Amino acid sequence: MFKKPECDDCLTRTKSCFVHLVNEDIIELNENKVCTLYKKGQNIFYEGSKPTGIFCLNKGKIKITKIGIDGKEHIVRIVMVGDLIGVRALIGGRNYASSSTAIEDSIVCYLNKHTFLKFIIKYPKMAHSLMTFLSHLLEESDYKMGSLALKPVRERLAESLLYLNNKFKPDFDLQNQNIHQINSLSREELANLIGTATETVIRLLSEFKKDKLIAIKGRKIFLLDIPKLKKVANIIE
Amino acid sequence: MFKKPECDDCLTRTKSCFVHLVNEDIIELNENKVCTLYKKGQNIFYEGSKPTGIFCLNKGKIKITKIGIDGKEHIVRIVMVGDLIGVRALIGGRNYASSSTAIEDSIVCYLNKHTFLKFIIKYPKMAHSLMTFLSHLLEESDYKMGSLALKPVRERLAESLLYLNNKFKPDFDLQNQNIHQINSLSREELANLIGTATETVIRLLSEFKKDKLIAIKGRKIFLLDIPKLKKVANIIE
DNA sequence: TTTCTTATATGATAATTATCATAGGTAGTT
DNA sequence: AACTACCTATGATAATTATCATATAAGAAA
Repeated sequence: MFKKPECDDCLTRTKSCFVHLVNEDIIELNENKVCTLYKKGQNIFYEGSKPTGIFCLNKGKIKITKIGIDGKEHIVRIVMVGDLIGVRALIGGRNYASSSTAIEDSIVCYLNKHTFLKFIIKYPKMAHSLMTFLSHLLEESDYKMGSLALKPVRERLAESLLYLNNKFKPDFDLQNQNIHQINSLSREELANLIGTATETVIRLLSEFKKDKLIAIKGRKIFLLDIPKLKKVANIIE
Repeated sequence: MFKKPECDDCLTRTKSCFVHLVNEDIIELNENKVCTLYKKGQNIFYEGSKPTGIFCLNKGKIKITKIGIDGKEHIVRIVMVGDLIGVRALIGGRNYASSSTAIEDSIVCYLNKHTFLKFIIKYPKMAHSLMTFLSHLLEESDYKMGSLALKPVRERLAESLLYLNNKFKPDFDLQNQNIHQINSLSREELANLIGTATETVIRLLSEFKKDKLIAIKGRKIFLLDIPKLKKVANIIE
């Protein structure tokens, strides 16, 4: 079991579009939401199904995936604490175009469509937050698309390590540690994230290790030389 | 020269988020907009620059592109008549992440940020339209990303031909023609759209031609067998 | 039309990446 | 602890795709 999060003192809420709610609406949000603990590997929703509300990630990590004809998986994005899941489908009035799966034990809060839309209409600022949120998702998707189209696997892998490190940083900063570690994704998932084969990822990681860019301990990957990784990733700043 | 389009009877406007405007606001829109004719190949804005307003495509076709380190171009999407351009950057408060270039002679209307944001605040429905618009862009980007990650070039090419044919259909339907023709993109642009080399596209098109899937007349590509193309593209419906 | 430039086409070859096979580790379970 | 299942690792090989070279054709301009 797990402790159901309370909206009024939820840090996650204050980072999301629900930050604009006040007083009784926070209470309504809290009363209407349904929180669920998804164990690692469990699905939140499936590609092709119809959204009935939206999800907010309170704890853990979620992968958003598409499945190809031959059953191969592509990870569209990784969802971090505070992000909403399923906005695009609900707002766009479409079925889910991808599935979502917990890659760590995760607490996910669900809010029904009716209440969500009511809040959007009542709070214009919430609509603006959602536009901004969608804009950022689009920017990330277009960036990733560009990498897939323009960069070879080696560069994409270095890029994804840096990207994940940035995403996961808050986890470590909370513990006041200065480590750069990636451990939530298997090699296969890393491959599915950058659109290549598992063996190719493993091989390239071995090379990165030989070149002292990273260290490997089991499934854990430690980033040792971030500047050099950026060079390998062909990232200019 | 060209005739400046008038907003009040503009079909393009009624397909966009500006459909919600009424009376004096339509007049204000009309008076504030600046329309420009971009000849084929001319740029509307550049990756990295700061948006000062939004653009609406009244006539023609625009490509949205990113440039890789080595100068290679990737076409993120093709913009059709009635679509807004630059929404993501303006709403997200970011610089342009991609450039835009006319691939046909195009008339583009520009509206300054101030007036645009004023309208969004005045018309909540316009905000909702924009959310829906962003949602659709995101769905398309995620779909394209999935194709790049999961599908080999051959499938992506067949897919893009079908995609472009659907996009360009209205052009022909207006003339009551039942032809399926793609002629606005060069082979190089087709390659940049699907993330491969120009020669690879040319080779695969030759194969498609040999297999009677398409016919080729100069730069023009005619789709002869759409069902078979769908099979090649691995599209299920 | 003729010329000039650019795009398309095709072959040869190299580089990248995927697939198949198999061995060795790791972590979870009884 | 020992068993089991799965994940990581590495080699060998095949398939895909890119690059370079060059010929031909198409379209733009004089």
